[in-house]
Amino acid sequence: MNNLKYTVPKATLQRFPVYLKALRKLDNLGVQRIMSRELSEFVDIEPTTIRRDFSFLGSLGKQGYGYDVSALIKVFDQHLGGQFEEKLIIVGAGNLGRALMNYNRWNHVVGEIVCAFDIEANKIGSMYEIPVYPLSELKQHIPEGCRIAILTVSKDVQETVNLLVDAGIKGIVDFTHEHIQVPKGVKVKAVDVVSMIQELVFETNSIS
Amino acid sequence: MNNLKYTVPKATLQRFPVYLKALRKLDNLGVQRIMSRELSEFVDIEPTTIRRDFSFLGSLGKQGYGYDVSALIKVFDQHLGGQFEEKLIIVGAGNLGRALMNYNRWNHVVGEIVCAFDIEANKIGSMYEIPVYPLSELKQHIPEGCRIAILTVSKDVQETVNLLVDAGIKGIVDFTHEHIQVPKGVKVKAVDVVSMIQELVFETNSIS
DNA sequence: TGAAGTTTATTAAAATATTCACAATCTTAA
DNA sequence: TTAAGATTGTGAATATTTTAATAAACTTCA
Repeated sequence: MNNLKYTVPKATLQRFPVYLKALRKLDNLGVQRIMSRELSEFVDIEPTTIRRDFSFLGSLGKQGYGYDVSALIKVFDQHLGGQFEEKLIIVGAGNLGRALMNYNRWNHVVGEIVCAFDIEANKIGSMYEIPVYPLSELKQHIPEGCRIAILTVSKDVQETVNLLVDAGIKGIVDFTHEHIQVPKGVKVKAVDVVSMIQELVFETNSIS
Repeated sequence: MNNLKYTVPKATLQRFPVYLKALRKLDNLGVQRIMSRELSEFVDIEPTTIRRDFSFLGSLGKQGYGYDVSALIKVFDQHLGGQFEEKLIIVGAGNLGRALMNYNRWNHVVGEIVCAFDIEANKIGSMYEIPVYPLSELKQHIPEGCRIAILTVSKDVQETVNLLVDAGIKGIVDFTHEHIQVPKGVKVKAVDVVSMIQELVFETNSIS
């Protein structure tokens, strides 16, 4: 696996999860085959863009027929890490961290949340069956092979990031409000509701 | 305001919130002026890209000097809707919805969360000083001029979206796990942790 | 079985986005 | 006040991404 013919464009990479999500929904609805034109209306991406995107993962469709939904899902799962069973950690066991622990769709999608960390002593313990350790014991408790952390702390953000990078984390899903810096080789995906609203406001304004 | 010289490229639009966030941090650190080269290291975007991006909002810098941080922040605030005092609503008062209500950075950044809605009767009431109404009373209680909704429901997702669109919502920050469909003219920003992790996994794999 | 009708995969063209390179213009320090 | 030094803003060049166009190949129904 992971022997992609050529490098996949960044733009395409960002659309893969959108496709996967849509395909899962279609699968649930009982749809067994789909054509790029149909899928296009569903995800609001041009059919030709969809076909090109898919082509980076191989020749997944059949002429005159379309794509087999469940086969597509399998391929995407494979390439998007579905089989990797990523070991994830949550850093910050506040409101948001707890809400995320309570998400029940983690397993068998990308992996599982193994444990969480927090500075504040009164949050240490176990929540929703996920153990919460003191941040000071990060290196002791971080799961073997753990590469991705979900960051929901609200204080000492950059310091915490440094600790994570030090512990070998390669990807951070960043829920903080602050701007964080990481060395080359570490990826950050910022989840900032405020920023998203700003984008929405700006786009809405630009249109009218 | 909002009389931009030309249309701002989509790619640039997505970077604006990144700049604003970084500039706020710099401002807090007491930095009063900054050059594109310095800012570049901070946000990991090429200096020339930064300058071009800024140029869409006007001639904000001075040759041989750089940019005035607080002046920049003002301009961005203006264009990113900081002055609009958006009226926001949260739809879905579950774990995540509550966590978002508890965020304390809303005010004077893009606007305020005026109220929330939920289907389940036992969640109706008031949380963190934000009133929660039954979804059936959406049209009664939706604030005047409200354009943006934050969606955190876990059931009947598409049905809820339809209600929102019907009520005049133009932008949705989507925290659900499902794929949603909206008519042209309505924008969706999906916040999907699972998708983000998938992107991270994929990127990390692509590199090695 | 074969011909008509579809739809993919892909080459080529168009549109977007990024980066280069440098003139214009500001700062700063003597 | 002026000259040296620095950095912006922007045409031009490059790179990337999207879209158009179509040949190849599959399905389906008579």
